[in-house]
Amino acid sequence: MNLETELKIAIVDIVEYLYQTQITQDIVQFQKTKKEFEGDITLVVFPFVKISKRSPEQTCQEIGENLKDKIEFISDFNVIKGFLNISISTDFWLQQLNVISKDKNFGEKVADENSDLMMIEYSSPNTNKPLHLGHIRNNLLGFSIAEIQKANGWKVVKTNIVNDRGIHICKSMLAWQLFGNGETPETRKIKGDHLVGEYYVAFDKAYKAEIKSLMEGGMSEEEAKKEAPLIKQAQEMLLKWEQGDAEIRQLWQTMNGWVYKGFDETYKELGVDFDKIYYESETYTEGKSKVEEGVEKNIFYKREDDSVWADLTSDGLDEKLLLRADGTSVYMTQDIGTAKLRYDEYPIKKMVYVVGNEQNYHFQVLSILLDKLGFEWGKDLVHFSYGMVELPEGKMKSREGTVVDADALVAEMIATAKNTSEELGKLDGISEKEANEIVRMVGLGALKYFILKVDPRKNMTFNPKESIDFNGNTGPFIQYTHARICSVLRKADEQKIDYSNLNNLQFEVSEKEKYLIQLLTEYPNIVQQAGLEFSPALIANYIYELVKEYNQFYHDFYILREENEDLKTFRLLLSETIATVIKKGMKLLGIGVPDRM
RNA sequence: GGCUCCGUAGCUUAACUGUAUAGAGUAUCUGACUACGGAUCAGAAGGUUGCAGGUUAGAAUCCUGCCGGAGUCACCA
Repeated sequence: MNLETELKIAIVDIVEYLYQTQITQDIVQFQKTKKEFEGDITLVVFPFVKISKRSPEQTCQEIGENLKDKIEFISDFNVIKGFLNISISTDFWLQQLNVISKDKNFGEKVADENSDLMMIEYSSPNTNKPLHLGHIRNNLLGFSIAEIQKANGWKVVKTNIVNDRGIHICKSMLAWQLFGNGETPETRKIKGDHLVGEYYVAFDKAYKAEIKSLMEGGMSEEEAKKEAPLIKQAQEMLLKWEQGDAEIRQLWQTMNGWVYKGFDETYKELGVDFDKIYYESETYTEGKSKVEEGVEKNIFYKREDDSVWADLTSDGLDEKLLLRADGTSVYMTQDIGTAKLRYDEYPIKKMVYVVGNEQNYHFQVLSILLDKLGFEWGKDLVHFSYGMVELPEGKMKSREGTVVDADALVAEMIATAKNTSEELGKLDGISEKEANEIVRMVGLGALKYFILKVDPRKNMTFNPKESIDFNGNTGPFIQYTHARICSVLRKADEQKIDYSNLNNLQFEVSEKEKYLIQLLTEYPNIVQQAGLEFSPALIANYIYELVKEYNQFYHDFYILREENEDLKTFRLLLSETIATVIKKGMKLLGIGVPDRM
């Protein structure tokens, strides 16, 4: 039983005894005692004032006295206004530290056969251009959420739905046919996704030129966009693709193959992976049949031109297109199909879509449609929505070339980490191979931590120049602290100091150290809370707090020079446990922590 | 225009289901290196939490109305 639960039960008893009123545990509220006050945990007594019919101070005093009598590990208490600050005995904290240090699964639940399954969809790229900064946020969030859910005892299936078909890839294909001269990633010596991306841009450029000349010929912009020969050709190509035209299919497979190879490299760099990949080309027909089924059941309706619509006005939304007049499917149709396939394949208890907040409306609609179609899980799907990543100059726009390419960014982060390390001479005497690994961890750690520490819902500003900061609330600062602890522990091992157990208690534990242990005991709560909230930011900020506190402590004491052997042992054990929790927490963020750096 | 989300020190941001003097980092200024790893630490300064009301013993947090920003309301995905 943890500290709070034990206190809660006792407090309910005391309040009921003192004031002869039945109460529930919900109104017993704790918070961590603020640093400027003495104590470890604070009870907010305002909720009891009405019951006690006494002043807040008096109520505090009465509860405090009874609590101290009743519970052994309470060493003292003090009252400030309506806050009862409770001090917990040193013995209690030492016991906690002993328990934590021995629990290999501390803070983590392990899934077994009976655990429920959660499917998390993330990444979901189009195959017409390389991944950019926005995808990085998506991938990091998706991966981290999956890790956090695993630590909360879920069976997790990470999935990726690749938008490998549609007008967008036809545009790239067409441009390659027209201007490509048979180029391949090998002949150009660039990644396949970048090559295909170039053709997508080339199409856009040529298309724009056509529109311009049509408009000069007197056509309206709207009309010109529809009538431009290039877009007509692309649409024709899509139709041919859907009809299974052999030549088009062949080209499509080749070019998508290039892209997948490129994506795989990027995913590997970022350290994210998937358990199951779906391709829209394989799932979109499934959606069609489901929509037609809906028409038969009169859930959807057909217009004169044969297009299929859902009327959601009764839900306060608009009418939504599901099948075009030519029978081709749209985004929504595909998501319906994919959902069906997934639930046929896995016993999904919870479905999570990690998708940007520009699609909030889409998922609101999807949820309603799935519900109408009779999928019982439709209503409960979770859209993990996150904000856009902006640059200091403003929004990223592919046309203006202000998109930050994922591969280039990762490379830049690693290069900067390397430069900094070399300047400081940190990696002297380490093999080149190990040095490269460390530099990778640091560069990626900086990027990942920077993105994950921000509340996902918020739009964030990413400054490529300032992002690589090795001070303050950053990944490298945390990694550095971990490396330093490891260094101390290595030295302790060299001196053959055994710090695995705390036996005699012939020393004084400082307030700071008690606070550190208290922070450690909170780790499981943080993991659980992050699971409920789906927020890696919670974990990130917790680790930073732990690291910051430890650094202050570290600065004040020279552990290995400590003359009191018991105290030395204690501090080593505390350091080791903190290092372990840092490592665990960073793992939930998908960030590696080196033993030296 | 309708709906959704956001607005916190110069900048980047925290505050769990309301609760003590709204925490950090960064930039600025001051101080600490015979250093278990200084990529560190201590201190100063920096806030009308967009504005105005309301609910409450108590509001950055909940409600209402404004202001500002973003997104969406596509036969794009």
